[in-house]
Formats: sequence, structure tokens, C-alpha cells
Amino acid sequence: MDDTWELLMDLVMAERARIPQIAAEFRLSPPQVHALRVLSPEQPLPMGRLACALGCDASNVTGIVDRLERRGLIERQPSERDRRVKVLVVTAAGAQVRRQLMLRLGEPPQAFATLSPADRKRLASILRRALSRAAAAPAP
Amino acid sequence: MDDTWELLMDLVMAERARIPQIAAEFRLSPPQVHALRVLSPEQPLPMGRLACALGCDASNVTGIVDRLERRGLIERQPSERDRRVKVLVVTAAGAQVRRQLMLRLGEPPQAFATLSPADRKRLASILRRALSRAAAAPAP
DNA sequence: CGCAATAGTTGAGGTTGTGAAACATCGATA
DNA sequence: TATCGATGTTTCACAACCTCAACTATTGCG
Repeated sequence: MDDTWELLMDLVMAERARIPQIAAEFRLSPPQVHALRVLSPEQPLPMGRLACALGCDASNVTGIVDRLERRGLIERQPSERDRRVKVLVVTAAGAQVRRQLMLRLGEPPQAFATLSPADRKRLASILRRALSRAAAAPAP
Repeated sequence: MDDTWELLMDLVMAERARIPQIAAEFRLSPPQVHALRVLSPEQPLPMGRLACALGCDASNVTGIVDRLERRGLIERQPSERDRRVKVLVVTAAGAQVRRQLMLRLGEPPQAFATLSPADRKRLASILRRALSRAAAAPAP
């Protein structure tokens, strides 16, 4: 009788499908979008940390970064503290693309734009409760 | 100040990341999981319709179906009405794997298991309203 | 019949992903 | 200080995914 999660899953699936489409609008692949999302222009990140954020192997990140760098969106720079690591810096061009990308990704779907303010407020409140609990109970 | 959508997006992203992991548990790839999810054992589907459901090219589906068929989870069968189309039938083994897969995919995350019944009820109500509006306003 | 349209496959080319091995570098230890 | 295990990145081999264009077989219509 409790189909709450099922409903939410429908939404997750519907939104999931939007990402490849938005990626294509920017001539990027979904992993490239994910990477650009993670890479803040204000805070360079070592490759290893990007791999961790993307949840994939470090050797895989090499290729993704290669292609983003080839387009001039990011740059590898040697770290000053540790000569093994290369930090990823978002270029000016990359920052501009990223800005528009984030805007596009952040657009709420029609379904939510038409919800009443009261519903939105309630929804936000419930979600905050749920997410805070998720954060408070990490894997052992 | 309305971060409702942002909160929901966090949830979508978190759930999105779960799928490759669950797929790996079943020794399947994410597209294979998606395909098996779409293919109901009770209702065979032509390849073209599967391609449509997966949102990808028909030529791509050929390979995905190849691999699912090689594992004995589904079968290609000639359609009786149209000798061009091949309908995809879930085998007995496929139906069993699918059953467990759906169970695993349907598990609500901890965050929702700990929500109060009242919150769940409110959440379901709001989501139903949002999704019904989304369905009522399709693309032109 | 002739022929455009449709369902599926094939092949080329690019991207994602993993795992193993190589390499340079770091940090701790003897 | 010399060594040695651990770490960050890359490279390679391999499998899967994905698209596009071309191809075959079949359908349904004029």
C-alpha cells in the first residue's frame, strides 16, 4: 500500500533519462558532464579525487580528462606539494561552459514548477528530513 | 530560496549511482538491467519497442539483446504477423533473475525507511500531484 | 507489379569501463 | 642515508556501449 518509494523511483528514472540529452546539447558525454559538475573552478582537484567522485577507476579518468583537456575546458597542472599528483584546473572557457551547464541541469521540470508553494515547502521539509537521516547513518 | 528541486536532485543523483552497483551484483551491465526491467515475462516485446524504451538506437539493442540471449535470460522469436520483427521473450531463468532484480531495485533506501508514516503519506500525495501534472503536459 | 517504408543486422569509429602492469615519487624505517 | 613499501598516474588489452550509415528481408500501398 505504500507506493511512495515507487513514485519517487519513477521520478528518478525520468530525470535520469534527461542527463544524456542535456549532455548532447553541450556536445559532451554523460561522464564528462559529471566531471565538469564536480570540478569547481575555484578549487582544483587531483585526478584521484575526481575518480573517487565519479565512482570509477583512476585509469578511466585519464581518458575522460584527456578529452576535456583536448577541448580546452580543463587543464592538468603539476601539484606543488607532491610531484606525483596532477591537479585539474577549469579554464576560463571551461568555467563558462560549466556555468551554462549547471543552469541547464538545475532547471526543475515542469511537474515541479506547477506545484503549489505550500506543496513545495512541505516537500522540501520532508526531503530534508530524509536526507539528513541518510547522512547520519553512513555505511559501517 | 526554493531549494526543493535541488534537494530532489541530490536524491536522484544518489539513487542513480546505485544502479551500476546493483547491476554488478547480478553480473549485468546497467543497460542490460534496464532492458530486463522493461521486458515483462507476460508480454513479449519487439526489438524496436525495446530500443524506444531504452532511448537508444536500434542497432545498439542488437548487441544488448545478443548478450542477454547468450546468457539464456531472453530469447528472440519470430513474430507471426510480420516476418521482419523479432519479439523478445523472457525465459524461465530470465524471469527468475528478473524477479530478484526487481526486488533489489525496489528496496527503498534507508532514508525513506526511517521516515514517519505521516511524512510518507504526505510525500506520496505531493508526488502523485506532481507526476500527474507532468503526464498531463507532454511535449508538443 | 513496382517501390517507398520498416525491422533488424552489420561494420566503422569513438567513448566508457575494468584490471594488470609500469613508472615516478613519497614517506617511513633500518 | 639507503631501502622499501605505498601511492598517483599512465598505458595496454579487452569487453561493452553508442551512433551513424549501409545493407537485407519484408511489408503494404498505388
